[in-house]
Amino acid sequence: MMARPKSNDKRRAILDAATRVIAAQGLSAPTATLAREAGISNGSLFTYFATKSELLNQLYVELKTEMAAALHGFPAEAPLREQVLYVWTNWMRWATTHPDKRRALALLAVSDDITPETRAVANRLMAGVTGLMERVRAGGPLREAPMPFVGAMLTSLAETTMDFMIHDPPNAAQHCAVGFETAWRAIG
Amino acid sequence: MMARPKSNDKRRAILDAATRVIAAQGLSAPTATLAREAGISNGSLFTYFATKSELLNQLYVELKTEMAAALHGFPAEAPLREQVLYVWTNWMRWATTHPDKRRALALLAVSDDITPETRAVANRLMAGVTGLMERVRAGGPLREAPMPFVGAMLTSLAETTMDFMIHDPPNAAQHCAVGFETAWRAIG
Amino acid sequence: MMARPKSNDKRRAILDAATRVIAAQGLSAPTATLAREAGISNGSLFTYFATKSELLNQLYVELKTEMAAALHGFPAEAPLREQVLYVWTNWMRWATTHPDKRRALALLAVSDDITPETRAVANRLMAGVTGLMERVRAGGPLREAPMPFVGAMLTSLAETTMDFMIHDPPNAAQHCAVGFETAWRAIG
Amino acid sequence: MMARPKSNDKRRAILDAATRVIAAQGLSAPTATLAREAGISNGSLFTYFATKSELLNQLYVELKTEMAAALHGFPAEAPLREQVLYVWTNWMRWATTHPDKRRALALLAVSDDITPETRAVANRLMAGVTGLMERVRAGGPLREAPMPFVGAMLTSLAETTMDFMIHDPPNAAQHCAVGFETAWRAIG
DNA sequence: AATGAATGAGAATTCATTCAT
DNA sequence: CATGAATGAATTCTCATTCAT
Repeated sequence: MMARPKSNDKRRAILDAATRVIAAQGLSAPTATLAREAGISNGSLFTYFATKSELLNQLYVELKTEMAAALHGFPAEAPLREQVLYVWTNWMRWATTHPDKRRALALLAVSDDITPETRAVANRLMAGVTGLMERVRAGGPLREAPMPFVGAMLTSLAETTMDFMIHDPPNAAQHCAVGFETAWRAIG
Repeated sequence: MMARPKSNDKRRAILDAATRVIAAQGLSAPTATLAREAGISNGSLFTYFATKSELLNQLYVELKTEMAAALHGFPAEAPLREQVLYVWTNWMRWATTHPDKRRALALLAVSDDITPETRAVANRLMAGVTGLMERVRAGGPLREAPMPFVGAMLTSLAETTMDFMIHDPPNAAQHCAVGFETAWRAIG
Repeated sequence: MMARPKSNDKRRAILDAATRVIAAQGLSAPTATLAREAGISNGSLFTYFATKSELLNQLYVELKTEMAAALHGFPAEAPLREQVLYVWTNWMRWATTHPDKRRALALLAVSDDITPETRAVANRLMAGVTGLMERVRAGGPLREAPMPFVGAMLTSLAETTMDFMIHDPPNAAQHCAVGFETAWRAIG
Repeated sequence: MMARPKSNDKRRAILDAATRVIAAQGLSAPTATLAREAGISNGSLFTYFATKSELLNQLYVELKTEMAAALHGFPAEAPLREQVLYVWTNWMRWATTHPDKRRALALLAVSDDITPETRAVANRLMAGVTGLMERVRAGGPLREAPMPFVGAMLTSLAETTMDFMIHDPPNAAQHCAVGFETAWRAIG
């Protein structure tokens, strides 16, 4: 009758468990482990996600959604640099506050299991930020470059900065600031 | 008394096959597939590499060695910018000329199978370039930042640029140039 | 909520199959053969026994338990010789009635897969008989010898007698009786 | 041209290595290990023994031959008890002096690889002792029992005694003596 | 729906034996 | 003959997915 089974709680539990387990063990973690960690039976997992691959795709979207949410709400009136700084800071905060989610997301991003459709959906989630980036690009040195290129360059600098913040917490604030300045020089 | 000496050709064949297969199917490609692709039997693979993990570690070093070789030979007298441009260009050329190697290397770089020892060895291969980067950093805006951070930022921009070059060959030259300018602004 | 409960029948089927197959082919019999013989799939065997080694250990305990059960119930009031004769006779009867179990048990007893813990458990099963042996020893020529030595000597005579009974059924009763007299002379 | 290849030294080296390795690792020790331990190449092993099974069979005969040699030379004039004691003592000495050989022999004795033909050959080696045993039997309580039965009973007591001597060296002499008295009571 | 046992197609290795050198 | 690489069948164990309860 219903495509979506009843308990959304369980769906969440599975996705949360998957985030934790994948962060710790990688994408090859057995579905049985995910189920156990979620407190359900291994069979039940497949009433919520038809295949492991589908679970991964949905998790990718969920995590990206959450991450995107953390970036939005930037002050549209402020100078561009302020806006980007706001996004950058929130991004870094989200990543360092949720290192498991960050790691799972990074693993998923390079997985062959993630379909092009899923990637398209995920990208759309960043639309708001993409709009901001668009404005940044238009007024900066990369105004001739294609938008995806600019976005990817920024993202790669952000990811790298996150890694340093996560692995070197004492200097996290420092890394965050330097990372931003670097990124701003690159594309701002 | 040498019987059939352990053929270097065969070792190469395995590593080459692994590069291809891993680029296409990922690190979880069965050893049997690697063997078949290398034109040897199942069991023979293990006379050349005791475990799959060892094969991956050696492949990582091989690929990194090759990549590093492609970057070196930059003109030590020229202005720093020239030197970096030289490295950048060669790097991009190597990556776009050998997309399989590039992809395999990228997958290996994030694999849990690669040991810290192997990573240390691989890093030492880049010593020459690291020296150049050191000089760049010292004279640029990142002079206060730790060297690994600067290296990682540059690398991430390079990787991103490569991806665009590989997936959009018509504009490869363009991407290459824009990527370099962006990187130079960021850290030069 | 019990789904398919882990069937005790199936566990038994595996152990029985293992007994038969091991008696016929030795301890190196493939797990796949045990599974086939038990009428289950390859993989199912491992839901009942995590490893082949664990299966062997449990089988050892099962067989020893059964054997020990066959020995007990000797008449505590009767003269020692009567009691021992009772044990001896039951022992021989069990062995000749279940030659597969006997052979499997003999193979397991000398296997490196059987852990010290398992051996300890198995020995405890013979406690009642050991008590009897203790009384026999105390009143006989071996009263100065350590108990394990006496037990081992008796066991070895019993094992030998069994072999003859099994391989020469027509004279089994004869072997049984002569074996007992010999053993009683040795330690009674 | 020649059934037997040249170097008897190598044959010996292989058999000696096999004794050591099998004592330590069991009969499933790889032929490659035996070869390495013997200081030859794995391929060479098969010019001396066509199959692993043949190697095991020959080793069994060799060890049994050596053991039999250690038992012989008993004083034919002395009283039977003296003669048996002589045999028993030499047997124990050989076993405790060469625990590897003893263990390898014990493992081989229960192996399925040993053919009936080999067993027949091995038994013939004990002919001298068997003759002595025959005389013992004829004058003792087992005069009605078949000779193989008597021999097996004695052997089992001897094996058990050896085990205790080997695993409890401080009391080896004690075990040896008690074992003999027990055996003599049983069959003398 | 939920459960967890059942399934069976792999996966990485191992190893006796063969064969090119 | 010696060598040791080559072979490929065999082995234990894993895991996504299905299905009986």
